[in-house]
Amino acid sequence: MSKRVGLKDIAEALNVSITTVSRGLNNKFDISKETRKAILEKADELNYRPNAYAVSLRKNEYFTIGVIVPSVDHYFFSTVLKGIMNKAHLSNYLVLIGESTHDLNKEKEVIEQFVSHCVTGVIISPSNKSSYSNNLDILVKKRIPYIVVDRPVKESDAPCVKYDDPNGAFLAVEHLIEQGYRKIAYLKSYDYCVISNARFQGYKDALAKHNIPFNPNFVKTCHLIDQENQEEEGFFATKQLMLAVDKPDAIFAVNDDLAAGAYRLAEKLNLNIPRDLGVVGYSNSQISRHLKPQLTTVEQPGIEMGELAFDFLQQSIIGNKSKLTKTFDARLIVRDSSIRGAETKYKKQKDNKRYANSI
Amino acid sequence: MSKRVGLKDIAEALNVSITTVSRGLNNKFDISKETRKAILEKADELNYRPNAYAVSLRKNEYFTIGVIVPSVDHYFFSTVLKGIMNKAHLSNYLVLIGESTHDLNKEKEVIEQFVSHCVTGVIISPSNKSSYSNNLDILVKKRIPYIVVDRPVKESDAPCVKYDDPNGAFLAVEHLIEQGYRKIAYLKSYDYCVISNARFQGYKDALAKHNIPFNPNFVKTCHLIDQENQEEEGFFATKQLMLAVDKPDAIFAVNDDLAAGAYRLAEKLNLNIPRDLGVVGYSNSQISRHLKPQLTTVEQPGIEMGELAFDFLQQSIIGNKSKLTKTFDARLIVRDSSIRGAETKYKKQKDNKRYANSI
DNA sequence: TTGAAAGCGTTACCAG
DNA sequence: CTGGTAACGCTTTCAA
Repeated sequence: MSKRVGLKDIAEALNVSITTVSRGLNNKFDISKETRKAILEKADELNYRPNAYAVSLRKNEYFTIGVIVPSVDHYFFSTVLKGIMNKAHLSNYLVLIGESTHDLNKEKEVIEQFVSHCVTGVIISPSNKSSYSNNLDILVKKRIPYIVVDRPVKESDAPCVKYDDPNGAFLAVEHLIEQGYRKIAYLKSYDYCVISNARFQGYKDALAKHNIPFNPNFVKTCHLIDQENQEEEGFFATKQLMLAVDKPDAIFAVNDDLAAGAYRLAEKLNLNIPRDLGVVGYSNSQISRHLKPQLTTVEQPGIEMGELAFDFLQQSIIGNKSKLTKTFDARLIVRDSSIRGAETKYKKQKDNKRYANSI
Repeated sequence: MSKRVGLKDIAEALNVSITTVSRGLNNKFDISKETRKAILEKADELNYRPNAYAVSLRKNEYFTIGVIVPSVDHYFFSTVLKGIMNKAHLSNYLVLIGESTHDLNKEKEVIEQFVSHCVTGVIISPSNKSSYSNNLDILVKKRIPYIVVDRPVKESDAPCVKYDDPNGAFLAVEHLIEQGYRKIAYLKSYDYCVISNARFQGYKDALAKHNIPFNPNFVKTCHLIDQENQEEEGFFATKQLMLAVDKPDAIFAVNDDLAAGAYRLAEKLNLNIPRDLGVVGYSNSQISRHLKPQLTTVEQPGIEMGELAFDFLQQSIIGNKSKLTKTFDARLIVRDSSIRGAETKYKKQKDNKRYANSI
């Protein structure tokens, strides 16, 4: 294995000092045209690349940021990451990526690794369970700037790029109510899931505003282990709901994949969406446009959120002390899965006695 | 900004030498229980974290790998990245991520940054255009191990985790032929796209095997700029095809998103899939299962490919000289969009004179 | 215009 | 068991 070529190698080849080589490479003024040219040529010939570790160590300047997401192949997070990459590349930052997989210990490990690697800042979309952890304190103690994306953490006033989750849910549920649905079920995630709870709040608020009593039987917990199982979880949760005596007439799911499960169940039971069952998802993921009927869902502008998170981080790095917090306004994307009146378009059966009177 | 705490700070606080502190922290044997304990406690108290830059520089051991993909929010690549993350975390490697966005210059920049950052190895899914570049030579010259994922690069014999793309296309097209389709169109990407060309080859091979003359009018180039525009491109390409005098009776698309565009066009023209138009996509992305009818597609096991790529990289890093190359067997996932006979299930109209006789 | 030397935070070697 | 010293590759300061 050939050793890395360093300043020394160039210096020796040219019979000049290391200092001179460094100067030549860094475009300093106090150097003659010829030596500079010779140095540049030799560096090129030897395929010299500066050792960023040595440079950073010496200059005490580090140009790496760390990004932590629960899962890189999750649609929304991959989108946030994309936004971060866009900006990071422009600013010449390198991006270290870590997955927490919703595991607090792993999240902690990653943070510690990042700290060791002298990241200039961190952008983190905390694990679902993070509100019960102090993982971020590590960064606080080290005075490493960080921006939280998507998930509010405790009552913390950390710089944060959020989405108005409760309101997103509120808009979704109110929309269902306006469409005439009255028995709206909520497909949630684990109890400790901050996101799920925030949306639950919006769900309840919308019911309350319209004087619809909250029915705990209409709330089902889904076990969101990985990307693959979500649809199935949605399927089974909806199944339980629809086989009960008191059935809901609409489903509000904490994400689109769960909603897709509801579609599958509806198909199986010959329920027409949106006539027999209104469905609204969350995230505006790729599949939402491709489901039939197209799924009404809450938009989450991941790329923009990622880009803003990076901007905030940069602000924080350069010492901007103002409150770096932004909450993106919730926006409901109304499509056909929740529009009563759109039903005929997708009707497969003339009628279905069992569910026809569900309003 | 408080300075980073280092060995020196601990040493001073405890009135021992830096050497001793280093020993204590690193679990060396030649140190007394008490000093060790004191050191550990003080380190904890001061919130000490080793500076990985200094450690690496000194030990000349680097524990970072670089990953380069065209786009992090592209379904397949995010999935490859996931596989890499799985393994990297287990091996305690840090992962630097870079996007080429199919831009050779950007790809080169990223590679150079990675080299500067002393990555131990690189996993790269080259840009579409990479077969015309020498970007990988940078790594070769630096003797940095790398693994190419997904896209074969030139005639290069670089370690590689591939997918049998031509055969995937071959299976797809042969399947269509077996289902009775004869006028099969191909929705391709740019001419320089290695992937698109590999699939094109499989397409032509399948036609040849079954003595179906190749019709260049059935080949449409789509401009795949970003995630968003793909469906639209597929829509317009299919539109051109279906408005021509000599219409195809099936579409084989280079990816699922393009295929989704074909669905939209079919819906608009009231074409029944699969009866009037068979459709096969590529990638088995999330949407493929959710399209109606479900889309027949070619599987691409991104996670497994990513995991294997990391394993290969590790082999390469420890100096394993054997040929680290694996081509995943192509597998066609047959669903309803290409099964003649399944059509009634999704039929919306009794008949459609214009296209009914398209077989 | 050039070079010698110090030092970034750490570990390895050798001496005590 | 402990500590001094050199070195990793580079930049910076100071002196020539």
